[in-house]
Amino acid sequence: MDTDQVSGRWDATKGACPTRQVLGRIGDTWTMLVISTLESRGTLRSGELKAAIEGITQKMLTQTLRHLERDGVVRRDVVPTVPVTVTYTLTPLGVSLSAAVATMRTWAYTHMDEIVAARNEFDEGH
Amino acid sequence: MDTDQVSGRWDATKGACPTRQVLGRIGDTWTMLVISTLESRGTLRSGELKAAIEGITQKMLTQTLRHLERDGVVRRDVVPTVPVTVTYTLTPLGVSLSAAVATMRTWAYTHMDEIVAARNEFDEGH
DNA sequence: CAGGATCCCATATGATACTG
DNA sequence: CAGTATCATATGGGATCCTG
Repeated sequence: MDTDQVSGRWDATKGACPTRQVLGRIGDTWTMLVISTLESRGTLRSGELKAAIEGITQKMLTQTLRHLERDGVVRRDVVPTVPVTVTYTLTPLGVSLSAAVATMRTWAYTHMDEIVAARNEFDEGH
Repeated sequence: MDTDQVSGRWDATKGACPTRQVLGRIGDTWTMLVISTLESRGTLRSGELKAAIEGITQKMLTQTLRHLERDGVVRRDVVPTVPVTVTYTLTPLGVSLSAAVATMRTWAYTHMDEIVAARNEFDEGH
């Protein structure tokens, strides 16, 4: 089995199927939110992103942005003002990804009612 | 802020925006894999699912299936044979979701190369 | 202001053994 | 075979303080 030798935990970003690596990243709690925010509001500064994404902490925001930057989904620009200004922008790759994410969001909106209904029914019977 | 009072941890399945609830569920490590498997192979028994999804444990499979069943994405059928036979099938809601998931998978396949290239470049410079 | 460094806990998840 | 219960552990993520 493809488990991490040290932790014994299965790493969703590994595995033979390359798709999993990407899906694992997308599955991160904040990734979709950051991408969606940058998609709808364009280039943003770190502070603006933090304010726009309810509940995200500085740590998680930075971490998520680093991942996305590494994957070539987000571009980080530093303007040497005082204090320094840092902005984040979706790359072309990021834009194409945001389209896929939008599909998921749309699906979610469209079917929320059905899901809520199903949950209520399920919770009743059990 | 919308944090869990006890754990202090932010719950991605809560929050005002209903979309997050769904995205949070989709973001689970195994959810997409289970949905994709059921989509491509049709109705399956528990054991078949476990064999098809490399790396999943009995526990995680059951847990994921329960979530999906609750959300009305998967239907669980029990045939009272001895020993009991349990099968899982995507509901119409699940089928529509699998389409959205397929979009993500397609995107992942299409852009894997770019992502890998971006990672290599990023890792070099830093 | 951007973000790095710490400390710390709850939870996610693996492993294993058990029940009907 | 399907599923549950239990134990152990690493990781995710919050809260804070610190620096250029």
